[in-house]
Order: sequence, then C-alpha cells, then structure tokens
Amino acid sequence: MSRTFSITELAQEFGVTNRTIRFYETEGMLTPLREGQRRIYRPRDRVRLKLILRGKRLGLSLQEIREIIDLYDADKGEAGQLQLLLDKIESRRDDLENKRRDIDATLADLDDVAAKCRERLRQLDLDEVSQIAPDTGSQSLKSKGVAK
Amino acid sequence: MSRTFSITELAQEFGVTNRTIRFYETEGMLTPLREGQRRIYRPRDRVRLKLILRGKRLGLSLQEIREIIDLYDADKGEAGQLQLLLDKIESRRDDLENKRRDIDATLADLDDVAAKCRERLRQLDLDEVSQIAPDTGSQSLKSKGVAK
DNA sequence: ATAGTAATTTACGTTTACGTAAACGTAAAT
DNA sequence: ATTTACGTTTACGTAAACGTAAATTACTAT
Repeated sequence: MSRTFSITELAQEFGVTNRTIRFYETEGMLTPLREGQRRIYRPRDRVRLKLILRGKRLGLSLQEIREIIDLYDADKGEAGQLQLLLDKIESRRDDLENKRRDIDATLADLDDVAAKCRERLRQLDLDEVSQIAPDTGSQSLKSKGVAK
Repeated sequence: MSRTFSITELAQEFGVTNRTIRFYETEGMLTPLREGQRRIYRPRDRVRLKLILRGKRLGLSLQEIREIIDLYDADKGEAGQLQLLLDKIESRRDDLENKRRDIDATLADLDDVAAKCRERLRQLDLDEVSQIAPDTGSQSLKSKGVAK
C-alpha cells in the first residue's frame, strides 16, 4: 500500500510536463523524497499536485494556491492559531463564492444568447417552409423568455 | 439617456487603470468612439468591460474572454452559423460548469479543514477547563516547513 | 562495453497582461 | 500666462508560469 510515483507518471496522469512539476518543487509547493537523485512522489505529493492544478483551473495564482494549501497543514498548536486559520478559511470561502457568482452570471448570459439563437432558428425554419411568400413580414416575437 | 463615460470614469468604477482600458482597446476588445483625440465610451463599451473583468476574475485569458464576447455579437445570418454558435455556447457552458465543480470541491475541502479546526478548538477548550492536569496527552499533528 | 532511455541540473527564452516613464496636447482654473 | 488636471501616443520594463535546449548522470538491456 501507499505506492509512490515517478515524475513522469504524475506528469502523464495529470497532463502536465515534468518541467512543470519540478517548477512547483522549486516553488516549495511539492517536496518529493529522493532515491539517490530521482524524485519519489508519495500519495500526499500527488494530492498536492491535484490541488495545485485544480487551483490553476480556477485561475488562481500559484501564490493564492499556496495560501490555500497552507491551510491544510497550518500550525494547529494553539487556540489563537486555530481561530486565525478559521478566519483565513472563511476569507477563502468568500473568494470562491464570489467566483461562483461570476460563473453563474456568465452562464445566465450564455443561456440568454442561446435562447435568442434558438428563437432566430425557429424563425428561419418558418420562413423556409413558406417558400411561396419569401417576404412575409418576418417580424419575430419579442426576444424574451429563457427556456432550458 | 444613453450617457457616455470618460476613460477615468470607467477606470475608477471598475478599479482598473486607464492603461488597462487602453490595452484592451489595442487588443480589439473595446472600441470607444473618439471626440477629437479623446475616447468616448458608450454603454455597450461599459458592458464589454464588465464582461472582460468578470472573465478575468474567473481566470480566463483575454483570448478566452474574447471568444466568449464574440458569441454576443456573432454573425446570426444563416442557420448554419446559428447552430455553430449554439455549439460554441454549449462548449463554453461545459467549461464553466467544470469550473463550478472545481470550486465546489475546493469549498468542500475547506469545510473539511474548518470542521477539524473547530473540533480541535473544542478539545483545547476542554483541556483548559480541566486545569489540574496540564499535560494530558496533547500529541499534536505533523507540521511541515515550506522553503523558498 | 555500449547503446538506449529516462532522469537530472542549469540557464536562457517566451507569452500574457499589464506597469511605468517620457514627451506632448487640450481645456479649465487661478 | 501659467498651473493643474486629464488625456494622448510611444516605447521599454516586469512578474508569473512555465518552455526549451544543453550538458550531464544514472539505470537497463543487450
């Protein structure tokens, strides 16, 4: 149990280059073991990498990602530290929820465009059917109403 | 109705520099009118800028943002174009929904850490109450240093 | 022993998204 | 008339996040 991974294994699994993984190491975000000169990645390193890449997909900078990851293994010594940690988590939560709102707004916009699109398509369809009268006042319906 | 804006007005409203707004123009993402040499931004430009910045917050590249914005004023001439547009919208939707999943996963992780945090806090609280036994097996968690 | 494969370090290059400074125009305010 | 505020273009600079190439080392197979 608890298998380990080579750099190339991880790179392939996550679709990044070896260079990228080494870069994260120089940035202190990964700390693989060494077997002689070779890097040995343990499951925790894999989890880290997964977190890093997830953060990247969210458009976070490596610095921001680092801050999140640091939350995972912050010093949980004293009550004060813990409260501080909870505050940080709260702050990160807020950021993420803002992002979700942005996404939802964008999705709504896209749905809007798509709806208008489909409406126009229906209209074109109708025009095509009534071939005899090509210019039959094709004033379409009001563009409103999102059906999904 | 339909007021216009100066570059500085927009910059201040959205918390970016004038330079940034001009940069978006050189990238063809904004096309303000000119009054002599001065740039005059119309409501549509403002909407554009809002979309651009929203995209940025989502971590999209300017190229990706451009692709989304282009969806808004794509050529809606023929049925084929419209179907293509619908496909592109669909694709963008998928991307965004993937991002939402990433966000939800991260939020879940954070909640997890927060829960453990609060649990530990409760434990510390209990320890503090039983003041008589100051060294009651408070074996702490591993910590790890980040080198940079 | 040699060839091949995969890993390593070192170091310079590249792209994106602006920042920053210089040098200048225009219009209102003092 | 000139300071102040705001705008302009032009152009070089920069930080982040890697890419890419070179030179080297190490294991693996034949």
